[in-house]
Amino acid sequence: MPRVKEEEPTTHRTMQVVNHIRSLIENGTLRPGDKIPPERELARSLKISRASLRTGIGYLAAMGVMKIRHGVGTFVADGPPEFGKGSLSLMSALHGFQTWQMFETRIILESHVAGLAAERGKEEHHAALAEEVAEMFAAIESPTDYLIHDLTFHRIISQASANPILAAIIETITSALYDSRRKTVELSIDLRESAEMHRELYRAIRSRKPQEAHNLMEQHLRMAQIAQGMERPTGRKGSPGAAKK
Amino acid sequence: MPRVKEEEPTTHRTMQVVNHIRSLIENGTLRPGDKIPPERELARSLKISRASLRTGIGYLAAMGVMKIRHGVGTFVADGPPEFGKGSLSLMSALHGFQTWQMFETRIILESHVAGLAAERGKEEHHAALAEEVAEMFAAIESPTDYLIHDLTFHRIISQASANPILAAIIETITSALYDSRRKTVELSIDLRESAEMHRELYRAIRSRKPQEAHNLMEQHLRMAQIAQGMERPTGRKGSPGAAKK
DNA sequence: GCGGCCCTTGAGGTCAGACCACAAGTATAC
DNA sequence: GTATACTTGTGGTCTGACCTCAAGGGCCGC
Repeated sequence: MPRVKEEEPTTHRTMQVVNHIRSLIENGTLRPGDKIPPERELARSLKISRASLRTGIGYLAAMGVMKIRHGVGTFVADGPPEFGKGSLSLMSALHGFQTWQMFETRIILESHVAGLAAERGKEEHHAALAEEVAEMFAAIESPTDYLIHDLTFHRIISQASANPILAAIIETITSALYDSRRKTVELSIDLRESAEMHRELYRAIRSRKPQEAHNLMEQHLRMAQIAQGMERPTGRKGSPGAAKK
Repeated sequence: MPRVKEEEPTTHRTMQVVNHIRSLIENGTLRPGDKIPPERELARSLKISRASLRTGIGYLAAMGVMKIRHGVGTFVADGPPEFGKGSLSLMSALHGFQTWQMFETRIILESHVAGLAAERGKEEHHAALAEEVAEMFAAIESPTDYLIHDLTFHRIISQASANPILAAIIETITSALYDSRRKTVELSIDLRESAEMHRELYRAIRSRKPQEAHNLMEQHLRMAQIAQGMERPTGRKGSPGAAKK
């Protein structure tokens, strides 16, 4: 070995790319929604082949950190934070996740988030929630439109909780749940009742009643779960205990 | 458009690979820990280039579904389910996640999980927990060893909750938290007190007292959080806490 | 006989450069 | 004035050669 190896390969190229992007994000050079340089260019500046660069980019894309658009460019993810899109459904297949488990997780998280939203929500959130509730009532005849506002409503609550991590997890689970739901029937439940429920929830949050918001959300989601026939296959039948609360 | 396009590009090659693996997992051909065929071979059998295959594999690896070992082979992930290793820390940088938010999330999840474990835990879990508690007391003089059993203890509780999704999320957050923790001081808290706490928690779980287990876990984690000075920087004025620290 | 060094083999990792596919903007034809 | 066609910029894929790492097996020296 003739040559001194003053280079430090910083582990594999893939990680080299990941760390590069990471540092750019950490020092604020790259912000959500930004476009990164073209692959050929970036590869040259990092002194690695385009193939390796692409591996790294793909890695980041899989984690939901970057968003690639063919023919347009590669961007830093912007929308609501979320863990890799398909990751949860993949893991479901791999580790045998059940739908009721997703619901259970969602209920736990969203209930708490509702409580936090009641504690920390700001005026802007209250206003946004009020608006969505109004839209829901207006779209009571159109399940499709209704669904959109329903999702937005829940998303706003997540934001109001001031904990983006919880929001990201909920977002991930919700989208996974949504995937399996849309294949089945169009939610045929009573939208009017649902809208009323959301309104109550909104009031609890605006009135800063954490416990009430928590309970309402839990009740709301539990009903949604039942409506979709995704209750946990409890050993005992009726399980009055859990329902009553 | 001259030619008939009887091929259905099944979207991009990357997804083609992902879906292929996915179906292999879903129909049970591939199970955790299994080794997949060598890249060259698999690429040939899927009729795609090795480069594309690698992109797909990398994607799966990023989500924590596959584990690649240079010079050995590529395997289906086995250990405890977890979302992409670095994903959370990456998202932290990207969306400005705070450590207190991770703690908050962890507290919510683990408290509930403890409750569920008290409801659903089986004999085997009780036995395993008892063993870890014993090991903790034995390792009270060795922070390093203690930490290992501490982690295992919590992991067993996750398993006992019978909800692998919750377990996976907790695993992800815990490892992210661990990363930032090990850089700082060796946890210098009173291990004896900590061990006592774990023992109480164990007892609550074995006695099937969900509420008590929930409260103990919450209390335990809140103390851990304070011990590491990671409380939430309360917005209220009084608290010069943030500055003092 | 037995342990250690080296080579072979199998697998993933990287590279180079050509070419394909897609999206947008711009110029041209009607 | 609008619609089509060309140009350009950017990601997507292919080929095939070469590098690196990990393990196993065989040869050499003790």
